[in-house]
Amino acid sequence: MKDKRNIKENERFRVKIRAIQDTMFVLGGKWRLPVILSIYSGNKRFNDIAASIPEMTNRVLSKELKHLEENRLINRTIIPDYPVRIEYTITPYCLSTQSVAEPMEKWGKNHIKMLKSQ
Amino acid sequence: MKDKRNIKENERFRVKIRAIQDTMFVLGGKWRLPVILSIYSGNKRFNDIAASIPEMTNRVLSKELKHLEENRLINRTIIPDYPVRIEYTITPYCLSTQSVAEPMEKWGKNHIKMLKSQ
DNA sequence: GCACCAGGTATACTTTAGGATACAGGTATC
DNA sequence: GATACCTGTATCCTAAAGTATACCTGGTGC
Repeated sequence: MKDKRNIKENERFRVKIRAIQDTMFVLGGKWRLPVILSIYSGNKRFNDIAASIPEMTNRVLSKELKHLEENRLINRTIIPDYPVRIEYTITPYCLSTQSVAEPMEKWGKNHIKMLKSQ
Repeated sequence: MKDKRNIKENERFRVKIRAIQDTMFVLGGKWRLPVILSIYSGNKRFNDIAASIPEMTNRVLSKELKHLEENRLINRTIIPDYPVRIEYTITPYCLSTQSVAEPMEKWGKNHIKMLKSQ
C-alpha cells in the first residue's frame, strides 16, 4: 500500500521535472526571453532587436531567432518591398511565455534586493 | 518629450532583462530546480537525492548542491552521528522559488500537449 | 563608380554545462 | 581481513553556449 503510493508519487515527481526541463530547453538560456520581450515590446527588425540588447552579438541573435522560430514562438515574414525587409513577430502562442517570464522577473528583482540587504 | 519617454522605457526594459538573467543564473540549468524539488519533497541525504533523479550523475549533483548552498537556497548540516551524516534542507527563502517552478511546470506540460496536437 | 545599409553568415575561439568513470576515507559488517 | 556503504572528489571528456571579428549579397543614394 505504502509502496504503491510511493511509486505513484515518484511518477508525479518525474513528470514534474520533465516538464520543467522541457521549459528550460525551450526558454532557458541567457538571451531567449530577452529576445522575446524585445519583439513583444515592438521591435520587428533584426537590427532593432540587436540595438535593444547591445550586449548580445548578432550571431547569437541569429541563432536565437532560429530557435524561437523552430519552437513556434515567433514568425519570420519577408516583406517584398524594395528593399526587401524581414519582420519578426511573436505568435499568439508566444503570449503564454508571459506566465513564465513575469514570475522570473519578479523573482530576480527580489533576489537582488535580498543580496543587497545582507 | 517623446525621447525622454523612450529613454525611460528603455531603462525599464533593461532592468527587466537583467532581472530575468539573474534568475536564469541562479535557477537556470537542467538540474537546479529538480534538485530543489527533490529536497523539498523530503530527500535530505546525498544518496536519496541522487536516487530520486537517476539520470543525473553524482558529480553534477555535488556541483549543484554547492551552487544552491552558495545562493542560500539550501542548508548543509553535518549531523555528528556515527557515522557522520549530512543533511540538506531547503531554506525559508527557497520557498520563493515555487513562484518560478510552478509556472515553468505548467508551461512545460502545456508545451508538450501543444506539440503532440500538431 | 563608390560608399553605405539591412540582414544576416563564416570562421575561429573561449567558457560553461554536463557526462563517464574511478576511487578515496571513514565506518560497519561479514 | 575483505567487502560494502556513505558522501562525495578527481580526472578526463564532449557538447552547447556564447564571444569576436570579418565578410557577403543585393539593394540605395550620390
